[in-house]
Amino acid sequence: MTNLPKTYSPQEIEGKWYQFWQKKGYFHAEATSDKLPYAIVIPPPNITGSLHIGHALDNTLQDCLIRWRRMQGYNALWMPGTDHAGIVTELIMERQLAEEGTSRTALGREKFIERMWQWKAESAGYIVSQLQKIGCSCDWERERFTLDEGLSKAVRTAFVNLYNQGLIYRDTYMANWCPNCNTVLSNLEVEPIEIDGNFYHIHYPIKDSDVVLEIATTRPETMLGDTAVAVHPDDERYQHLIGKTALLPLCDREIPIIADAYVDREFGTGALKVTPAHDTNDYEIGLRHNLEQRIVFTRDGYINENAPEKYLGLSRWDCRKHVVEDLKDADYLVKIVPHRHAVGHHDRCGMIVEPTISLQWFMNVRPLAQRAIEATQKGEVKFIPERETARFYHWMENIEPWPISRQRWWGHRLPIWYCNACEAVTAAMEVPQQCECGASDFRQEEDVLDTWFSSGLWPFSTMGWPEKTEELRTFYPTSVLVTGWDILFFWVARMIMLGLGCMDEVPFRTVYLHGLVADEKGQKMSKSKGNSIDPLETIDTYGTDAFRFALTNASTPNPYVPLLESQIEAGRRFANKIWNAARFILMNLEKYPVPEETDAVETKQETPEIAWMQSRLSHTIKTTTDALENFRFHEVAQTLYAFLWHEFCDWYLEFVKQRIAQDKPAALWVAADVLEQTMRLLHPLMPFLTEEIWQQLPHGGGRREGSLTVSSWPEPIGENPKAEATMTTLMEVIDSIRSIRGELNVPIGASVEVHIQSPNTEVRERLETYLAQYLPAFTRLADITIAESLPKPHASAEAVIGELAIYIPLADIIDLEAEHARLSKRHQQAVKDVDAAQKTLDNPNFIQRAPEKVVEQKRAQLERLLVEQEKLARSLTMLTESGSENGD
RNA sequence: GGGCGGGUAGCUCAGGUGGCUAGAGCGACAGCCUUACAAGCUGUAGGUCACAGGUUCAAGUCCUGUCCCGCCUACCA
Repeated sequence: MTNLPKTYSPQEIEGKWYQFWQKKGYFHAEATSDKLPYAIVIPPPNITGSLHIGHALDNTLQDCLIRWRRMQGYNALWMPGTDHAGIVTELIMERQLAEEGTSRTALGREKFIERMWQWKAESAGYIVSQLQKIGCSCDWERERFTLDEGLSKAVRTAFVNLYNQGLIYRDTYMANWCPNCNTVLSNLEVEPIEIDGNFYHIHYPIKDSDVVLEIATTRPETMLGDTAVAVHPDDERYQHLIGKTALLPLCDREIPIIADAYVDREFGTGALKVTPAHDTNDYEIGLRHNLEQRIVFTRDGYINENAPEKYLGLSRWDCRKHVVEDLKDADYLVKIVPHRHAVGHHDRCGMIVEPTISLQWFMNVRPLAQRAIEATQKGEVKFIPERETARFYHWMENIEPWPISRQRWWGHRLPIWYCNACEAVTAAMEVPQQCECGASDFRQEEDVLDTWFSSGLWPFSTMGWPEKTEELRTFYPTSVLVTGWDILFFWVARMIMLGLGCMDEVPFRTVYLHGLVADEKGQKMSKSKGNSIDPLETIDTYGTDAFRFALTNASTPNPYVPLLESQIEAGRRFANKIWNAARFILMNLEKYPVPEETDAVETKQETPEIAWMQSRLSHTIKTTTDALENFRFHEVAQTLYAFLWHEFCDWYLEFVKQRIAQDKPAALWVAADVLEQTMRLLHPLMPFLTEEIWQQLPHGGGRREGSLTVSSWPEPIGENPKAEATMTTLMEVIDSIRSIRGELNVPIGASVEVHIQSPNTEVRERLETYLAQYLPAFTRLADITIAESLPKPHASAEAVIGELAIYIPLADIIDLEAEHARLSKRHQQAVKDVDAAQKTLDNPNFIQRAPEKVVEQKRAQLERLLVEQEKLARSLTMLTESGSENGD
């Protein structure tokens, strides 16, 4: 006796199956296999902690693709690993250290790195176990880490190659600087945030005159570093001042008034204070006019000795207060106007960045960006959704040099060596033996690389590059990259560029950029906002499969995909529904085992419900496969949900009950077969539940393979329109009878008689053959009469389906008023529909111009509607008459 | 300033190249513990598809404009 519990309990089976799959090695892909390769590299999660909702979505979708392709017979590789994640990880460690009462600097570089590795050893395993918990079928034997030996070698190789090509260089340049993290940042790491600030209008006196020039600034403290005032060359207001000298308030310095077309005459006062050392645009102006770059901030954001002594050591904000006070006191301050504007913040620590001039390593990405654009135009890479292509082009076309050095410790140290004797620079894999100057004493560059440099190599560094490995030959370029659109520039673009630069080939053929998980208000879920769903809690409550189903079901093509608790709940109910359907089938198979050595499909009799079910399954296989091919995960989930619940459970299993009652088990065997195939279709979305059920189901004469994971993807056997038409009629009749019973409140226990009239012989035959067999399961009936024409029995309820009419005599229980209301509602609808169809057909242009097929459909529709309308009208009249009779 | 996405049922969303009577889940209402499932079953209600024009035989779908919402991007100090 099958002893399955009534309720599905995910906790009891999930761990079991994951271990089973792992032990059997199903997730491992051999580079030497002669199957067609299909490869995905995981976006390596940071080692910083726990799996968040974004990972859950991203990895569920990847797992769906990998499992599906594996079942299709591909040599499917999902390459896993983790990212050292540079600055973020350091920041978290620094917080830990602070709690311990120490600090990064107190520890020193070596000790700090040691601590980081210790921590990595613990936390990387944690994130991996979480990926396993959501069912990821990664090839764990191949797990990589961006800082491990092989990948570090790849990083050094890439760096040296690019250096030798002249694409990596050192330069003194203005770049974003984080005073908190003490490092330079790329533009991407700076997040502009709108804040409420002020416009400070300040008078700059003109030397040797009574005239003052009014400038406006949002950052008055930077005036300590001003080395000019700029106006537009054609600005008539200021023509007479160009070439004159202004006296910089508070500083006792003289600065020139210059003309530069950059200045916007309309904005502010049309006069711009120029601080070449602390503003990106001013820096450019400074270069054009050969202005002094006067640095007045220290690297950690305090006033230095280049400013008047009284401000020395103040923070940027304190200095602003003092400067404004002093300007006011000295009568230079004209006014303060509130002004909302965007200020750059470091995306990792939140500190306001300070544009700063420093000596940094840069990568000239333009040539590679150009190649990336061309490769994309040639179709070597495809973006899905397509709209992302435009974003990609726009970014690539306007790309700027990438500052790749970071003044941090956790990461790949640049393979740059300085000769201690002559300061000559060498890029090399190892310490050079000897310098050209004859010395042999070198020191390595202290800086580490931007963490995205190593992630940019991920698709080939994980496969053993720079060695010419079998993996690279087989799996590169990979098939598809799956990630959120928010890291298109950070990561995807760089992988494409570096792939072209190092491998001379794009790293993947397709980029699928999914939406970001949002809450019910459309706000992106994030820990900092506190609106996030915790994947692990969710899994504990609802089960992994329910969660995965909800994620795929929510995954529409939109940039933000709201995930509601109720959707996860729906996933759980779905899992439970499937569980119980399986339970029903398994319980009945005990009484009616599938005959040994025989294919269940072959033992079937061609009853309409079996033919219908197989037709619907075929359709479902086709739709599901098509949706997966096009990354329409939402459609996959919807299709399987609707099929399994509303066609398989609601209808087919009810037919099966009837057949069992008739001692005809073929329909049951087909149910087992259909469920088996559907478990295969659903496996990519809900791997655990489907495996559990699949293992228990008979597999058509012992065709069982070791696991659903490595079974085959179902093939459609073709649809059967005739069977579908037959069943549609039957189901419509059943629906109508149920509807009448429901709306007229016919008591549950009351058996009713049904009279059906139809002029169509074929329809009558179908109904006569099958209706009696099916109906009892769906609605309680005493007797059925089917005839070509029938008088409507007295005091009966009626339903009309085209030319077919259903009468249910309800003499004792009918509520004539209710029936009248019911019929007139349907009549009104029919009139409306007839009018609309009539109007279309009355239009001669429609007949002339619309395709034949559409016109035919419309005619048929109208005909059917007219019959319905007439019948309903007649019945209404009769009802009114009999009503008055009854009223006697 | 430019660009992109969105506005469809009370809520969250589907509606590839225009063509049956615009769908789902959740929620609501009514009735059912029907022997797989009350995490269930049956029935019902609920939409001028943001607004205004246009193209078309035909528009939720295509075009133009307007209004909201969100995002990306830009050197407006």
